[in-house]
Amino acid sequence: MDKIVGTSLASEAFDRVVEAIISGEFEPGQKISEADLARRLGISRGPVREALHRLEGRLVSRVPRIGVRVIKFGSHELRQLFYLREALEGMAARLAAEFAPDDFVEELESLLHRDSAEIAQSGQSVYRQRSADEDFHSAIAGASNCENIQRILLNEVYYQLRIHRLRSSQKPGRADQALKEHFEIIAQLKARNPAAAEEAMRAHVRAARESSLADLS
Amino acid sequence: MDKIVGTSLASEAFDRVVEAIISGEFEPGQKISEADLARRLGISRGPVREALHRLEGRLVSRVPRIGVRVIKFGSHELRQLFYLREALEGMAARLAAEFAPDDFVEELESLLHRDSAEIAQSGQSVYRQRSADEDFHSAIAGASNCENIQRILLNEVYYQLRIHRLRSSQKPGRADQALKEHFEIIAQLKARNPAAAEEAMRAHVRAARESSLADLS
DNA sequence: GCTCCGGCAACTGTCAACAGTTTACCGAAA
DNA sequence: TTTCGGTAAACTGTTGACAGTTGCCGGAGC
Repeated sequence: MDKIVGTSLASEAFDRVVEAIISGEFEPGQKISEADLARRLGISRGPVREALHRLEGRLVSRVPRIGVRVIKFGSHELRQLFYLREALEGMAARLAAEFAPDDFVEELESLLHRDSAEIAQSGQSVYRQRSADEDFHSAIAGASNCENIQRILLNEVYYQLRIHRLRSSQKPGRADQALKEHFEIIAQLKARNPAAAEEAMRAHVRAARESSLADLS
Repeated sequence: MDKIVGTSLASEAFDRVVEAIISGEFEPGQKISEADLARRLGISRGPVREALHRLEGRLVSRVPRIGVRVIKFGSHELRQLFYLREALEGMAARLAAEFAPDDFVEELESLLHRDSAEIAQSGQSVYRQRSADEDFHSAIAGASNCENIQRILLNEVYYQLRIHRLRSSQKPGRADQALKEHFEIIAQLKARNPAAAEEAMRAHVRAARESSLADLS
């Protein structure tokens, strides 16, 4: 049985602020006041302060004696984020190909086939980011069995990525291509070829980078 | 001119705790009490609490309602840390080969030559970790011009690495080999060959990993 | 002798208040 | 009209106190 864990006001505040930033309620560059946020959430400044500290370097930047601001997310930051993704997800794919149990890989493949069918029949060309694409990458991060990499991807990279995704539309046709690349990654995972799996993932991230940067400009 | 920045009690407490953990004053697995630490530092619990939160996932692990413990660092954690290093430092080397200015690379090379001479004449075989090896890797992280990667390496990876280094001696002969590998990396940086620079760095990290794991057991 | 339960001490999570600094506004002088 | 200076409000950094929970220790019961 799973223990009920860690529901503190600070965690609650953390989740609420993340949601507010990702959803766009807090705009990039906007200053967040501890006191104001505490009043709005109906709690004291202590937990709010803690939540904002946990977001430092992830979704907000902090200047001593001034306060915290929602990070701005231009092409420069986006490019750096994709470099980080390429390195981490590439390694995650390599480790997954090497160590992930067979049933994990098979489940991932069936999940991908289901998404594929769903996209084909609904005719939507955007490969719903929230569920499909992100789940795929999260699953591989989990399959890497490397807590460090998993933590950074889930708690830092994907948060920042969602800020960008909310604010930019995807190039038509990218969805189909992304799906193909996902299948290529799966193929290399099944083949238990670590080097090829890593390279497939890195190529996929690079393609996504170029597509995103093109969308931005 | 650089502004005098961020001397808060929390930052001070953060540095002190990091030093205490890295130096071995706080042993792995040991519980750290907020109140006790605050008393010892002569400050209130607020800044201490903030400092411990910033260390979460880096040098301490935290359990709700229980407290924080210094992370334990076995072969499993060490292996994962080196996977992360391989991914991040490999990418950092790639970016450095691609974008770092020429004088930066040249300065790095002269620094390496100086270290080399120093080691040769002093006859010490351990390549003083604190200054030489770490500086080299930090410099490449800086040369990557990628704030994300730089931040993770400096604030997370190298901290954890120092915990391990303090507690294990280095295999004899590893120092010379490491120095050779460093020169190989520099050579690829000068040649402006991103792929080769990345691979050289990754090979270097892999070699360090095997050496460290051998030392541990 | 071993197990289980109750009370106590210590600790974490949270709150409200204080002190020093930054920011914004407003009026006066050039 | 613009710029400079001063004052006041707001905010961050810090502190001490309070409440609920956890873990430990000793004693009672089997």
